[in-house]
Amino acid sequence: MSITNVVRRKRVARENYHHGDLEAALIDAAVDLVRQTGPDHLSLRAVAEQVGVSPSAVYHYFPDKDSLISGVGDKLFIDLAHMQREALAQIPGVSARAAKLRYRELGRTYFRWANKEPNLFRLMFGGFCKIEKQGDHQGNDAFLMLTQCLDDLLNTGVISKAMRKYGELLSWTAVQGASTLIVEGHLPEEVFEDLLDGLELAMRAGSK
Amino acid sequence: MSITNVVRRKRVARENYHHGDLEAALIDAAVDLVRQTGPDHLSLRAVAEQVGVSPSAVYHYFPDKDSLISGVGDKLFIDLAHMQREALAQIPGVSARAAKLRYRELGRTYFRWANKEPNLFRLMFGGFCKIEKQGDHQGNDAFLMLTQCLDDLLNTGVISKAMRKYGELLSWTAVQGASTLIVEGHLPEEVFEDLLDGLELAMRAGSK
DNA sequence: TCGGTATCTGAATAGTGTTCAGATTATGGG
DNA sequence: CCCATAATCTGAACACTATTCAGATACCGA
Repeated sequence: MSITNVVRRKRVARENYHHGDLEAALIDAAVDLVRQTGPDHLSLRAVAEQVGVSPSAVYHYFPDKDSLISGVGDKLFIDLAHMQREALAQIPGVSARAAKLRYRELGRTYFRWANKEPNLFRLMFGGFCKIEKQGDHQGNDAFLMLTQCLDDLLNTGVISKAMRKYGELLSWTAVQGASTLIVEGHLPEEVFEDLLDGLELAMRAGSK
Repeated sequence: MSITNVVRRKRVARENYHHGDLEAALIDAAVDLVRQTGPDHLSLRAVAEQVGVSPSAVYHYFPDKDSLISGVGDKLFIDLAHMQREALAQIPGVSARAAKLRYRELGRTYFRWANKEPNLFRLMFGGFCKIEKQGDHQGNDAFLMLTQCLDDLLNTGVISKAMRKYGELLSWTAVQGASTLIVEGHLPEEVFEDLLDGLELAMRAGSK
């Protein structure tokens, strides 16, 4: 369906007929509106209007409004992973110092994403998007990056062998929780750096 | 008009009249409906109908639907703190063992609450309720309980002085994040006990 | 008992998600 | 090249929603 759309894209759009890929245009518009209004308060009709299409046209690409929102979530997870990958790429090196910086920057990128766009963060983790594979944290791009960072920390002697086992779990949950609690106003923004300090210290616990 | 007519009207009206506890009745009904439908998909009219009152009656107690939802959130936070207090009360004693059990049970209660009622958890931390005092984690009931637990752990030598400083921050964020990630299907339910193990080990890091 | 006030109703308005018959456009087969 | 067919989108309709407001009702104090 979307493949034929891409192929057809070389033919230029007619006035009333929508060029190539309406599905992506709808998601982009939805991202824009969710950022302003929040995942609740999103209007399917407003999305259609922003793209310049009738409300019923949406139903050729998404069975209902919730599926459209879920599609937005899929895109956002990809965007976040992409942003994290770029952040890591800017800190090369195999030293302990570089490994530490990468680890912290991975968490910061996650948090900055949440803090800059609270409504998009709420869409991702507020039960709006259906996760297909339950508990598929392995194979996840962001999870693999975290694993790599933790391995580097272990190999450079920054963290203990005993804590390495809990590395992904503790880091991911703490950063996720801090993002939520700060975004929702339960904790002040400044504590995030403290949390990174605490995590780094915590990961040295136990026998080497 | 006849006497019987007047009497009947009075009787019917009295049954429909709520006498000031309508506010609480509305919130209770809203809790019930949110549990089933989620914080989005809540219908103000359905809440009113469940209580047996007209939709416009709601507006005498809440300026709009969002405020009603926010009121639900306030109640849920109180309920959660109450549940945690009860959980702690069932584990008395000043030993290291008791302190550990209390610490873990505090986290478990938080997680069980989230896992048993995902939609209520989403309402609490999904941007649906307006937090009045930004970053007012001190003075919070649940926070005080956590502080007490951590002090007990320190005094019984279970955790290090160096990590005590990060105790509330690391514990709260990790448990919060784990609850979210498990509820939303990014992590399997079983890892929560692993997280408690990891937290307990982590809190021993650094100098005593 | 009366008057005022808090409480609730009924109707109306504007906006929502969703469905569906049909109009429009592009594509593939002859 | 043309035409049938499929894909794409529109317009109108339906049931439902939040919200407002004038007015009816029940309660309470004097």
